[in-house]
Amino acid sequence: MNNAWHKEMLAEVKAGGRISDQDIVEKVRRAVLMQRLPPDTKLPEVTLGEVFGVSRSVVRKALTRLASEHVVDQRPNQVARVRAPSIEETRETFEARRLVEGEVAAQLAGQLDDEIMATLETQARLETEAYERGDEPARIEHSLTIHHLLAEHSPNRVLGAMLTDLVLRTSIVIALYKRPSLASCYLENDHPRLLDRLGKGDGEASRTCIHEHLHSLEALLDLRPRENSIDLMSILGRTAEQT
Amino acid sequence: MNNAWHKEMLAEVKAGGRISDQDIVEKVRRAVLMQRLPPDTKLPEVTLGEVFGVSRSVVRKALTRLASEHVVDQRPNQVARVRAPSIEETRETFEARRLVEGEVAAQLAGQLDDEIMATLETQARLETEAYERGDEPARIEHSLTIHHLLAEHSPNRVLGAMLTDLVLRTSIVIALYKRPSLASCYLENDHPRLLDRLGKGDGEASRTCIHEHLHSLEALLDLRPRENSIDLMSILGRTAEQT
DNA sequence: TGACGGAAAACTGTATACAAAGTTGGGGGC
DNA sequence: GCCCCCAACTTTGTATACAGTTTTCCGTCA
Repeated sequence: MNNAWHKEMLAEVKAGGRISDQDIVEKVRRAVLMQRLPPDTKLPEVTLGEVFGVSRSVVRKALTRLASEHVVDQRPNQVARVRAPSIEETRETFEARRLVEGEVAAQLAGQLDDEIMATLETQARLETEAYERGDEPARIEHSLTIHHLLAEHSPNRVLGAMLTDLVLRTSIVIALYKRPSLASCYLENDHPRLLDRLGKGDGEASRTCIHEHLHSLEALLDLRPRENSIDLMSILGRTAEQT
Repeated sequence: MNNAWHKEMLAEVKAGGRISDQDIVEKVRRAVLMQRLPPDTKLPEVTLGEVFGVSRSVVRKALTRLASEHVVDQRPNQVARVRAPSIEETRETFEARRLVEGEVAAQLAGQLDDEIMATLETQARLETEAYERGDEPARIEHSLTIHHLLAEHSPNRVLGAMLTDLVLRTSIVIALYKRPSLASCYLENDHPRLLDRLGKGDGEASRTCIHEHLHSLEALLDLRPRENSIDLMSILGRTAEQT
């Protein structure tokens, strides 16, 4: 699994009280998001049970939920693993999110009350500050909060729930495919500009803004096809021929 | 639960072989879709277990999955019930489906190979025939097949999966809110027209066609606010004051 | 008669035991 | 030296027991 995370969780559980399946879902999801649990990490039921101090029953329920959230891969008779979405799926997830979040933003434009707008602006400011002091985890946290707030306040709850799922999934693939040379996926001004257009009540401008934001984000990733296990196979095959 | 369905399932299980959690998911989902299990029907774990000849462990997993599909409502310490989406949620589901299926159709236009187009046209013809002979279950079956085929062949698998979910959810609410006076929610020509536009490769016309189709469908429902338990509460409250 | 209270029944939550399937590593054959 | 096969080990699948919660129903009291 991941030994550091392992220990950290153990300590946290000892300190806190009882743990429910939903707690496990949230802790694992967060660990995946924060790259504490990299893709393909095995998540055996007994191990997780020991970490959280519960039996397999609870862990199993949590894993089933995580699988339906696309965070974990659960195959019959095999250990659950942290899911590693393909490059193909990454592109498709971004496209789906552009469609859904664009629509949500368009509907939300001019409909957000002052209190929520203020919260959004605070988060945008905190994101910038976190970026400037190089605190990437905090930056991600604030960036996610902005998008989650949009999803949460969508007048259409069905679309809102879909957006929440898509935000999670894009976050995972960003962590996975971020160009290693980049310290951060921060896009200066994108969030403030979006908030400005939302505040002015311009639905179509807000939609466009979301589209551009997500295209820019996607462009920060390295989505070139790469040597995967299949390619490795063929290479090994050729080496064998050369011998 | 539902006694007729109950017995039918018992017979089916005795005839067939082993039953997995996924089988239960499919059978319950289908029963809900076909209105064999009306909204709010209680689904106790032991009863389902007896019906399908498995223990609660398997049933619990199935119920968790059904809950994540929005077919069933699972609250802590309470029996699972067939979900009854509100009128509000019904409208939102239709809106979400228009957005997603419109996009899928636009992407699919001109991209479907002859074999799939032929299958789609067969289903459309079978739907009409089923309608003409008054076989509503068969009509629904063929109609659903058309939309599921679109979802399945969407070049964007993420959008496709979202569409599959939305088709299921709209089917459930159609069953729930269909005007009782209507024998069927059949819309003559809608499906053939869509297939024609898909075949011609006109993406935007296909999207429009989907939008119109779903608006027409929604219009066949009775989504007027009704006396529900909350209204009943307030009435009882006022009666109490009057006394 | 109707409302309240409490015991019994029904049901879910969790842990655990056993069965079945998958994984791994070592020894023998080529 | 390499591959294959088999046995031990690991891990998941399913059933079941018991604890805790909710619901139901009946008897009592105003």
